[in-house]
Amino acid sequence: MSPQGGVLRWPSPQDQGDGDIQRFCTTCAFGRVCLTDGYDKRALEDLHCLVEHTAPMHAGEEVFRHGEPFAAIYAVRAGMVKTRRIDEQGREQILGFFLPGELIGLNGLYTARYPCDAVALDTVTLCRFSFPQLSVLATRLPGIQETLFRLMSKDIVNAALLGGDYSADERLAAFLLNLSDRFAERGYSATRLHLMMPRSDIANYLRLAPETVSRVLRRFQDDGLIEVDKREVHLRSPERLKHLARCVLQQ
Amino acid sequence: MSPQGGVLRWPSPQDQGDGDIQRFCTTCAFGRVCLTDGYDKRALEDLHCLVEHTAPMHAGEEVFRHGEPFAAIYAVRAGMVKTRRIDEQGREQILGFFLPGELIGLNGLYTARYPCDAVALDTVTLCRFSFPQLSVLATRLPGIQETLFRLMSKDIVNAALLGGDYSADERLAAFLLNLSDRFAERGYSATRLHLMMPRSDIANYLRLAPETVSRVLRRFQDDGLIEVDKREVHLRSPERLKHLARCVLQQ
DNA sequence: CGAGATGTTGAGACATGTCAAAGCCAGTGG
DNA sequence: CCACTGGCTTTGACATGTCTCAACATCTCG
Repeated sequence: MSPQGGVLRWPSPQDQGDGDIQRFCTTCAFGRVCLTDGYDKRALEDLHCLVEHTAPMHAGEEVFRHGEPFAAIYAVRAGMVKTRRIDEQGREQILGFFLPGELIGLNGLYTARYPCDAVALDTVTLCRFSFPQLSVLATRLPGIQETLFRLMSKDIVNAALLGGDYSADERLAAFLLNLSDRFAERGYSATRLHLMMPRSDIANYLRLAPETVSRVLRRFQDDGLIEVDKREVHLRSPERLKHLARCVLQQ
Repeated sequence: MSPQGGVLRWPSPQDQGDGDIQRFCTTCAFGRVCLTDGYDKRALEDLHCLVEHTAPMHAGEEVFRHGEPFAAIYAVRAGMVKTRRIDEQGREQILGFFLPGELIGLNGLYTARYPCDAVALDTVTLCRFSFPQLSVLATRLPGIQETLFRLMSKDIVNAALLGGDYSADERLAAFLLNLSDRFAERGYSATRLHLMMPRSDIANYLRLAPETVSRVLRRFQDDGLIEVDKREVHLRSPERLKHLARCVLQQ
């Protein structure tokens, strides 16, 4: 999973050729499609042509909005994105946070409209994949089809996890460990996390009150599990956190 | 959506040719693939050959178990199936109930193992689709690929709904209306529901205590929203139920 | 009829939410 | 540099929805 030189990667018209982009593609959800040999070269080129790099978006800007026709899925290249649903009474419900390499928008397929908003949490750049083109390509390139199937399957499993009925402690421990794993996969520290989002977003995502998140973090700190400074969290005892979260994480 | 004579349907070695099977295929999640013209006839025949009808299973028997290698997805033909996860502490978490025509097992793709058990709630028969064969076929028959994409996308959206933080009233109202819709699609009454599952399963699915389900049903009855007799529920005021559930159902 | 599920009801406990106030920090403008 | 503003976070006191526990009612089926 670590960045390696010399492997195949996604070129694109805007590609500056710097190492940063190369590292991105090796950790992207689609990366393995490109990095695997043995596929039809022409189809692969088609995939590369199909990707559009978007201009940077700033915190608060929307990648897509609830109700818009579903036209494309996006891979985060840099920054962090949250997806949210606003219900009838105007209450926000956060569905997920997405790191570089992760894919958003697949849930729009079912109704052919996006069922949620996607909002940049800081400065964000994206790869845009036109879905009609991508699905045509998927019929020619089995690796893409399989990747899409697997990613959607993963989303189903993830969504079910949050649906379980767990205590505030279990939820928060699982949240921290999940972020830790995902940061680690991307080459960041697994024990020193920077939470980009406000407490209120974490709380909302976990279906808790912001005050509860604050209190649980404090208790975790008092118990020596973590150290919190503003939005920096240091996991002092991942093992004990794992034990707390074992039911949620299912292992 | 109503059963019609004379349309294409899925034949199979075990097919007895009675009207029941014909009705099934028109409401099956995959039905539209077969009922639509214009596809490659050979591929269509392949799809038909790929389906296996399973022998009837009895209440409590397992279609697949958590941890088993993912090999196939199943469409329910008759009866009702529940899927559940057992966590580290042995607590059951019900993920869904599945009616005839609905598909189970797609969530096994991600890890190549089923992440949950599927259990028959009464006498159940199924169509089994070998997934490796199906995905090969999907590259040849775009309709199948699209259907699979859409079904998985639907599962993501559904899973997210239950994840929201809603009151017991909202959850139960949404549950009843959801069942009502799904029964209606299958030609059953939309207002007189037969709940196949015990209260404890409903409660577990909605992340409530069985006692809470019991109490809310009683209150709904006292308020004239429904009439409950054992596992028979008569929706007396679907409108008021919809109003209660509007946030969950997002419309 | 009796035994074991399943379902209902009540009383009390508890986790989490709500409300209100105060602290903290970053940025702005004087 | 300071005071001010506004967002975010923390903390405390209190309210409440849902759970837990226990008893009882009901149904199913041998």
